[in-house]
Amino acid sequence: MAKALKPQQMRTYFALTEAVSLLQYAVQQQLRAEGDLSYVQFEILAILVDAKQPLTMTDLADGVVYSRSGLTHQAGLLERAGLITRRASSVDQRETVVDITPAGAARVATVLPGHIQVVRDLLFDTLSAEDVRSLGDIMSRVRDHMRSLPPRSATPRRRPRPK
Amino acid sequence: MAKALKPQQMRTYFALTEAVSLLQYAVQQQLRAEGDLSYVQFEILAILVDAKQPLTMTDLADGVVYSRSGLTHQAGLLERAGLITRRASSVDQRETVVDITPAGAARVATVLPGHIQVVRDLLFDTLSAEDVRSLGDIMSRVRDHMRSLPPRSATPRRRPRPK
DNA sequence: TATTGTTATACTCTATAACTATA
DNA sequence: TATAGTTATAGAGTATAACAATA
Repeated sequence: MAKALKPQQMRTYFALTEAVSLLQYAVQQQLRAEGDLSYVQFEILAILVDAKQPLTMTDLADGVVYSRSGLTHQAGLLERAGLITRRASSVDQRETVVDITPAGAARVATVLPGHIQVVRDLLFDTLSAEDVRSLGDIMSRVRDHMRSLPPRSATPRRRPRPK
Repeated sequence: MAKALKPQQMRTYFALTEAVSLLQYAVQQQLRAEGDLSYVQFEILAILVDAKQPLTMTDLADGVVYSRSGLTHQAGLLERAGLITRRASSVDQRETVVDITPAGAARVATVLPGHIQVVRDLLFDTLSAEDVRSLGDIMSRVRDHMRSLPPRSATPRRRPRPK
């Protein structure tokens, strides 16, 4: 159980987290400025557009790391803004079926070009095709590894509290 | 001005953002569970430990992407918790000099092993030395590029509003 | 006047727990 | 009993604007 990361690992960890933080910050600014959307709200809309069909709240929660109540809250905001609709499922009355409205799809279409522009300017402008492939390979592997580990809810990291 | 990203770019962008989100989430859980610290609070303490000397609020704000008032708020929390001290600078009375306390250093020491463990388990476990080097090179380049672009505060992304 | 930092305030995000309704 | 989702509530984070003090 080594106590430190190797210098190369430190360098990589810091570069990764700082670069992604800056990217996230820029993307959030753009989404708010051009579409009055938080990133989570954009994600919800984008998932619905991508699915090309209505989804249940549970489906959506799987795509966004989120508590159910948080998702309910965001869905409420989006519904009030006229960007999605919610209705009870006809097959299982417990489920809520969420669909995107034309206004919701239009909102995504409004912000998407700017979103892409930010990602291109900040992330891809300095990367070669080989870099893109390599980065994609590495991060896909990391993502799959992380997904395979804990069921996301349990934080089994037990400890008697430091004091 | 192309309107879409290439499939390879999409794949890379999604893998990058999702993997880092999962990593950030896990790190935040660990810091809260083992040290009752938010990530920003941990960053502030870690910067002070690393600096090995007191820093001004402005110095700290440069290390953390943050509004001054947000930093003041967090510094107030850390001060109340006895993890840092604040006093007026003797050379320039406008400046506030922030120093870490023994308790603050101890708190960092408490959470650091778990932090490192999370990063190792989630990020580095699946990466070869070559992957680490490659990822570090790429993200360092991206980070430097992003830093060189906007002065961080101005969001010069002007537009006549979509509607 | 410009700079450093704080205060007051308000809003958003997020989660926990209790709850309803359906299966 | 278990599952899907909502509601109520509360706490944490963040930012803007006004402010005070110093340079």
